[in-house]
Amino acid sequence: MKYDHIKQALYRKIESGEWPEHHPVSSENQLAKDFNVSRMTARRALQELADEGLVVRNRGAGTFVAPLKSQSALLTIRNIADEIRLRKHRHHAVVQLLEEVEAEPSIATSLELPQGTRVWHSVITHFENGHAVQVEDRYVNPQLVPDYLDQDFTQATPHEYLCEMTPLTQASHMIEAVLPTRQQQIWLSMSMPEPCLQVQRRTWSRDGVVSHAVLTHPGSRFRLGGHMTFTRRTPRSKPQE
Amino acid sequence: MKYDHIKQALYRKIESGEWPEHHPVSSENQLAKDFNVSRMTARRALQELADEGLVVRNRGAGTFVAPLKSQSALLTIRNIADEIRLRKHRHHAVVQLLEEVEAEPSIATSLELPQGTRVWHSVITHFENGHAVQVEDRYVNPQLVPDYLDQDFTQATPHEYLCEMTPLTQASHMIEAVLPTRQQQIWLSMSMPEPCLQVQRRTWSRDGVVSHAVLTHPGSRFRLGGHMTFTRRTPRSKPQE
DNA sequence: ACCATGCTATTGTATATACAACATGTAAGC
DNA sequence: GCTTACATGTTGTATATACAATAGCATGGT
Repeated sequence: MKYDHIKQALYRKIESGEWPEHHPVSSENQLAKDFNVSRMTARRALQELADEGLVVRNRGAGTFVAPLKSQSALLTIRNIADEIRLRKHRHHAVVQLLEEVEAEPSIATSLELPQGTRVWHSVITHFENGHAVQVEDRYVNPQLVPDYLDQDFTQATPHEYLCEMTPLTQASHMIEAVLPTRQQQIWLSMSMPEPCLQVQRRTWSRDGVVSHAVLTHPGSRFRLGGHMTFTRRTPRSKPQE
Repeated sequence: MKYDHIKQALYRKIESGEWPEHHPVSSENQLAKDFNVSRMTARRALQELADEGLVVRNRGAGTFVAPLKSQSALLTIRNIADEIRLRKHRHHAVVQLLEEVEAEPSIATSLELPQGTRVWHSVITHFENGHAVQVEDRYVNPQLVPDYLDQDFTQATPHEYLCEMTPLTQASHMIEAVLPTRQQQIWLSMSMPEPCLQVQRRTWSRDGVVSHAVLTHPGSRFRLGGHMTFTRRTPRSKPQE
């Protein structure tokens, strides 16, 4: 594969630091001559490096090593049941509440519904090998998911159900450390209050906000792991909008 | 742009759900005929959709709508100083400790150094508009960053300094909720113990582990925000390896 | 000094062609 | 029935060519 050969060569120059940020990269024609390939092949190598964010291309000007974007890392948030099964542990869930309630103002706002709308509400405790590791307190938009209350959430988690029912398009997360409320302590079978990692998640479908969930995990039994590779500051062209 | 026209058309089919997961996509030749373009142009449209993860291509078999990958989200972890400046707030830092110490066994292991090696150690409190929002307790590999102790970390944060000095290649993070130690409470000017969000970060350069940092944030004054878009289950070809 | 013009290098788009590598279904042979 | 061989369709790689769009520089006119 000739184009890959060129990519590797450029890769080495950039990763070794021999070519620092903004250093010009040989042009398509130059690479074609140097590696004895056609311009289209050289072009492909540069194009793929640009897609990967290692270089920035500029019509009329040339190709340059992309500036480092050091200050951001990506962390993966998984579905709790998946995470537990991934560890080859046993997962089971207990449905503490599954009801229709009048949305509090903050919840109504979060779901982008009028004040006082009645919404679905569920509270489910998730267990890993018999220990409570998450209480999932969730409010759901009844217009988008009418049959929510009829589900058996000991089988599939609400998140899995929502993924199936509506084409989820986006989600936002917020993580903080809190002390659990008395009620949360009960749901988590905690005898003493201990710091908890709390994830707030809002999910969207094309038609609006689907759900607002508060996931509370005892600090002693839950960690959020992540891994990151430093990337470069290329504006990845968004697929659409 | 003809190739973009084709992309848009396919995009609509997929996003609307008209073509569900695993549904076959017209072949390059078919698209070329349908849109009255050359195969190379049709190919580009399919290739870019594959790069974006919307379709999966299979030599000899065809192109298919990619399966949804619902259960993972990406969270962004930023440098604290950047985050504060992004909010247009005032950031300043106080160096509590900057010293050479003998690495404890766990630290030595984490830095992949022999037991008992002497390493650099710094403790810095970060303030946002005068309020302590993070205490950064960091151990640094002295072989990779010999001049660490001579820096003025009230100007540039250690993370920024390390990014400049060594080409950081990877990092791993772990997040948990904890109660701060008495010493951490002092560094954070906390009168009462309150739950803290603790991020443990290890950073690598090509030559090994550069640093191990424990970042502790008072739960009442810190949140980790993230945003996610649901993607599809395409194995993005890693740049190298 | 300043501005306009045009030249050149570079990347972007589009096409035509050839062959390689692979998957899958079909037909032939046993 | 089973396996093998082949034909066909598909994606992957590589090349040659043409023209468009842009950036940057140089030249020359005012």
